[in-house]
Amino acid sequence: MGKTNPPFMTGVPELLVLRLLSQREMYGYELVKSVRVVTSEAISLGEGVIYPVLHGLEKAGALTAKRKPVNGRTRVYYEVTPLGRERLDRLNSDWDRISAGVDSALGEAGRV
Amino acid sequence: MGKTNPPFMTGVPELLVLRLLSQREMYGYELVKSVRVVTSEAISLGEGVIYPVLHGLEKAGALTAKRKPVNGRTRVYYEVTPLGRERLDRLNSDWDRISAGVDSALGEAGRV
DNA sequence: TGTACATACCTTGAATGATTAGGTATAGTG
DNA sequence: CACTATACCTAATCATTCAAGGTATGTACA
Repeated sequence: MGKTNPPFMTGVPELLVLRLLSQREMYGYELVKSVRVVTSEAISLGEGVIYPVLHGLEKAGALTAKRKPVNGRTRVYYEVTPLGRERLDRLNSDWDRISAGVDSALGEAGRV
Repeated sequence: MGKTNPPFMTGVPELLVLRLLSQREMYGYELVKSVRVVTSEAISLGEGVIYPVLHGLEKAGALTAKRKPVNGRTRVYYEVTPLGRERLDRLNSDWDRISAGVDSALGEAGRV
């Protein structure tokens, strides 16, 4: 079935989820749409990616969940904990380091 | 044991190896050092990463290997094939897309 | 002579984590 | 009544990075 861990995606879902939730609480289905928007359609994460990430982060204490019934449907809103902020900080600096390193390597000797 | 699939590293070794070899042929041990240099020490790949990548790319037809004895030691020099160039192009545009997407997401609402 | 380090190749094992493809159920629209 | 959007979820796959080992030669220095 399908590709797994496609190039450069490892850690990206977690980073994006934490980043978005650090701005305001959101629910899973909302995150799926938001990721597309804030990445300018460059990255699209399915529900099969988002929900496991959400559950993993909650288990790790990086997020807290609260269920809210809205229009008869149930939404699960997630909020970032202080621990989650630390995790986001770490991911942010990891991202900065790696992407700077790669860009530096690609830049060497000029690139189109 | 140690960590596996650390954040944001998936695909990076392959991209860097192909990129470096696209500039000139090199051997494995040399690549290990070069990666550190061209990424400004931001990324360091051990031999346990480089050699499997090299073998995988050769098997995939992206590289060709030729053994050269130098000072009594044997070096295995790798060269990028046309197929490898295509692969590099694909990885490059993948990288551009993902990193632009992430940066766009992180940039939203200002970041420090 | 011994000993340490750099060079140069390699493999194994483990763990991780994204993806596809399913599945459930309700609300709204034609 | 059918179809789409909303909203949640899990299972199975499998590719990939990494640490930690291993082999062997050359070089420097006491």
